[in-house]
Amino acid sequence: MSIKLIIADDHPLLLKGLKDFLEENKYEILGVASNGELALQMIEKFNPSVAILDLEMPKMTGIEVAKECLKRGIKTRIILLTLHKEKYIIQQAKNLNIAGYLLKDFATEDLINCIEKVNEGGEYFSNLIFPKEKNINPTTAEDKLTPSEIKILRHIADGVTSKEIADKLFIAERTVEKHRSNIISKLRLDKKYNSLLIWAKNNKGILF
Amino acid sequence: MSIKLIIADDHPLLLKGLKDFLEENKYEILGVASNGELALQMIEKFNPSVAILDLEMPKMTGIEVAKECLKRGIKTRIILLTLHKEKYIIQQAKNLNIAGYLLKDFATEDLINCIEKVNEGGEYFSNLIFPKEKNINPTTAEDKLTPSEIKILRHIADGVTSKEIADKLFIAERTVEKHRSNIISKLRLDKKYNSLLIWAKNNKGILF
DNA sequence: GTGGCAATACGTAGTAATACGTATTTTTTG
DNA sequence: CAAAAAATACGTATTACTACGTATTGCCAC
Repeated sequence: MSIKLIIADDHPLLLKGLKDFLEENKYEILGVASNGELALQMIEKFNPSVAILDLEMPKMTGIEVAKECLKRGIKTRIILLTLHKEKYIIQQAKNLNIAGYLLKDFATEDLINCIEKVNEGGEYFSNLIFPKEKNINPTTAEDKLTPSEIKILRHIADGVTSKEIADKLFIAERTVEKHRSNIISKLRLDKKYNSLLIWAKNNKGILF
Repeated sequence: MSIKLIIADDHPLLLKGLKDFLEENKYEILGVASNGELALQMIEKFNPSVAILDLEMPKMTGIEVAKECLKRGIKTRIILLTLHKEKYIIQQAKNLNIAGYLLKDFATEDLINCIEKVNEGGEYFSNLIFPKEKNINPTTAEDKLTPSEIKILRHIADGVTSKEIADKLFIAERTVEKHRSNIISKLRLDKKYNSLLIWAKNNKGILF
């Protein structure tokens, strides 16, 4: 009996490649979605074992879909595909009951291993993020970003200056700077100008 | 008689999706390469009408392949696929006899139109870069980046400070800053701190 | 109610990036 | 060879970012 899947990605050819590949490997594709909203609808309708979702999609991100599934008590196991090599995501992913995480340049064997593992109820996080030689502990509580910090980060990711953020949020510029400093410490970024901006832009899709 | 193609991309599923899609549309795929070097070998071996190359691939970039084809007098028409929405590329592309340019999130109809146009000897540049309402003139001569400017940009893209760049190149820090200022003017970047760093990082693959 | 954490805001200080210029020297092109 | 372009370097000035701190208030959980 084959594993039943929903797949979602906004890139048509990647979606096609994924669908064809999975079908060739005897998986059953119940639905193919090009945006997050459609993906959620299909997950509800078809109740697949596993959903493979791109992180950044129009209408709803992969994570937003996962969030909504959790909220509605949907049992489908979720695998996220993304460009992000970021340990911080694990914190988010675990909280949202996301079972698998693959970088978008994965090898096809990784994909198969991930689906099989996740379908059995386990978890699978790409080796490209978590090399075996490193400590795989998730981000500790003291590194957890606060709601205000995340809000500031979103603005930073939009290329807004600290002064402008302060004006928007009706707080002091110095407060924004303090938040920035705290965030840099928590994320352990390089002590370079622009580290935070680069991080924020690279991780824009997971700031929620 | 179908158009004969070579396709190259380091992403296996995208490659698969692309290959399947093209074959379904009656194109003949002579070869499928996962890196630039292999792509070049296949172009030489099979002499396709059109080669569809990802810009950023291991071993040789799509542009490096194009360069080498030009050097060897290979007549294959080249289409580049990339993430970059950057007018500056046209300057480079034209110099290298690249006939087509598509953003990686293209619609499939765009791809077909591009192949057909390019195969007839024309050029096709994605509408997503060059909206119809805007002036499509290529970068003017006065906006052309000089060799020194490009060298500086490469370092900037690596996250190196002006002072560090100056040390590496045995020039004054003030000279680096002047170059930066000139580059910002030429590229008409936003007058914001970090515009140049963001641009450099986003366009790292085309700095040559 | 109490303690811990988050949010807010300030102090002092340094520096990297950018602007708008001028000028000289070197290299390239016609 | 002469002119133009590129490379180099400096002047003056501003500001956005970051560090390393202190402190108060507000909010939340127990």
